[in-house]
Amino acid sequence: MGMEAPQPEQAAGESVEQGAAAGGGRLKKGPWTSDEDQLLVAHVRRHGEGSWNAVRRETGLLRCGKSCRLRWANHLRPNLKRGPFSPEEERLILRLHGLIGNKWARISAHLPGRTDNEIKNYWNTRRKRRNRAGLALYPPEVEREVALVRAGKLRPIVDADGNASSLQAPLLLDAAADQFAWPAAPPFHPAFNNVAPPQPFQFTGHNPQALLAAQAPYHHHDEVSAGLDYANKQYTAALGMAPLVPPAAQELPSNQSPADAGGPFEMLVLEQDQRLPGAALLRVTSMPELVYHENDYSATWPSGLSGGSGSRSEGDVTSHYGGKRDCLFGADGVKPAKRTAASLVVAEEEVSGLFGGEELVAVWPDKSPATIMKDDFNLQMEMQQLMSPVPLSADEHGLN
DNA sequence: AATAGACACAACCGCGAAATA
DNA sequence: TTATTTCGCGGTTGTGTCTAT
Repeated sequence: MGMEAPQPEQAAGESVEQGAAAGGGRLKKGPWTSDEDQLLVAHVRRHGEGSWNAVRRETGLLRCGKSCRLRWANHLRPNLKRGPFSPEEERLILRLHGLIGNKWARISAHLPGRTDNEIKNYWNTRRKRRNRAGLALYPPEVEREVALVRAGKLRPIVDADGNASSLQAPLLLDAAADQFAWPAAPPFHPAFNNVAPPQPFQFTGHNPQALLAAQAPYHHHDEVSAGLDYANKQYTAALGMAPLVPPAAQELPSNQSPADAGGPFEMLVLEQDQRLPGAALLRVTSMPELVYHENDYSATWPSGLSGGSGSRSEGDVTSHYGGKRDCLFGADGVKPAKRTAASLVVAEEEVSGLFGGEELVAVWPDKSPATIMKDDFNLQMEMQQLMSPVPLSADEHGLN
């Protein structure tokens, strides 16, 4: 915390200069004192927000209107949320910034209690850090989302209603909208280009899990991916709903490990009641270790996990630590630590470690459990990302 | 222990849009 | 309609703290 302590009268860094406004008084600059804050708060209580230039006239506060407005907006107004951004907030910032750029006020409108200045500072710090580390600014799923929006495949609804929406509300993509159309061959994933919709396929129910069950058996990882994807497409198209919506992410300070309380990737873990009736789609006992690489990300798997081609050698685990990492979303979930370039590597590895040492198993009817491949994981992530804006009702969550 | 660099945060500045006289 | 004022946004800078060397 840099300048939080209220200073006595003429604190270091303060200055007084001739005011240009009417009255000709000397205007103070620099950090605000607690006395000044009290004057400003009292004024706003009496007159409400606005008329910032009147503050000086009516209170004698030697601050220009601009400075008063800023002080109120960023520090004094009620309901300001303090502390580091939660992983959900960070994720939201990335998504919003990916779509609308440096529109801090608009972005902050979607994060209750957060100021544009706060978000701007967060982004600039992140940008510098990642530039220095040679990392991309966005995680791949955000890049993909943005690409889909720009390609007209998804409809952004940012600011569509002009109101700040909560983290739980639909934010960027309106999957239920008429404009929502799944691309026949979504970009960035070769699996979509090669796999025809499974046949025969009949959409008869309103339960996405039943749809998914209808796609089984698909045990090759690409086929699994395609099956999952196709089922979700059908479900979305037919019902305008989103299957397999993740459980609500638990908000926690960004300096806490998502592994502790559920972080950005926690959404990929299917709850017990989300499993396929009679045929579990995924039995996720834990998360794979996840590391992004440029335009790709790979998962490494605990040694000894059966599943043929899904198994990964220990070399994967070791090599990715030394390799170039890109779009490591979670890295910013370990925020407030102040790190040098050297410790940044440690920070990135913290995130990799969040998912380590656990297993991910796909279970299909009449099939032996098998590890899910990274592409499946990839697709699951993409699907969840694309579906996540549409929350399920409680009934829909029941799935049975 | 001293120092440099990174970081977080607060605040200022310039500009343009909106509101008002 | 025009000039002036007010307001808000985004960019930038300044400063204290922390960490690694």
